[in-house]
Amino acid sequence: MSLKIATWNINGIKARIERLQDWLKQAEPDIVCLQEIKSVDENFPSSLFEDMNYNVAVHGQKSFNGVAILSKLPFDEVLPRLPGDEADEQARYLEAVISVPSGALRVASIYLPNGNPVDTEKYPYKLAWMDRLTNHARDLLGNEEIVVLAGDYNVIPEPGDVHNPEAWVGDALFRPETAEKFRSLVHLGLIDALRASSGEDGLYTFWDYQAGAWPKNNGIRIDHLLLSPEAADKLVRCDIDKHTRSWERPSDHVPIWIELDL
DNA sequence: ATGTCGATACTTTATCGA
Repeated sequence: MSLKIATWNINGIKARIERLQDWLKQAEPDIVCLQEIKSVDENFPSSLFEDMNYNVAVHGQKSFNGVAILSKLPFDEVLPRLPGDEADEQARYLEAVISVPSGALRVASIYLPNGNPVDTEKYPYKLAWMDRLTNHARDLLGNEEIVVLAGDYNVIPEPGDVHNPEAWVGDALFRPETAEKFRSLVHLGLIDALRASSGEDGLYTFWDYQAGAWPKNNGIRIDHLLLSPEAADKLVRCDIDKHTRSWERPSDHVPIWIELDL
């Protein structure tokens, strides 16, 4: 069984309903992790996606953040919130377990904190959130399952993942401490799906709305699918749906997806 | 040189977050 699993920060479900539906029809993903839905659960248009034969799991929040998962296959389990801080109210993590022929597939939709400006409480919150994610990933890897941690990590892993590195020096997405924590996560034994399929530089998933970033290809790679070894063994392909950035009223992010042979 | 977008509220413009 071949499964296509995608992640896309849509920057507001209300503003992106039509774009998302168009892309679903065109790309036909089996599982989609969405970030920045910027909607409470009750206002998420689940029925539109149910009509397209998706099961829908939502962990929303008013105005900001919010994550969701759409899946053609039913959910065995749905787990909102990243463990490690009961006081954290921000809707940035949703995990689902789905039965596949080779066993259980665990998929997470991640919206890692941006962390800017770095001289505010936002940056330590980001770093602490990354520590929590690393701790949780360590637990998951111990179960030797097929795990896909997909989402907007707000992390530029390497200088080759940014068009103009000088412009990002000091930014929360590119600070050495940020890259170091991302490496600690990956070094638990996760595989960056895009890097497993291409060593090419200049593959981006985000272009800012400002200053003509898209026509200048002034992009960054911050949306990632990190795979457990059991998932990486099944990896067939990883690609970026860059064309969606040139659509009318686009998200500033584009979908990135993998195909797994399960 | 500048350049944007989406959601919200004591709304028709300002503010915040990205």
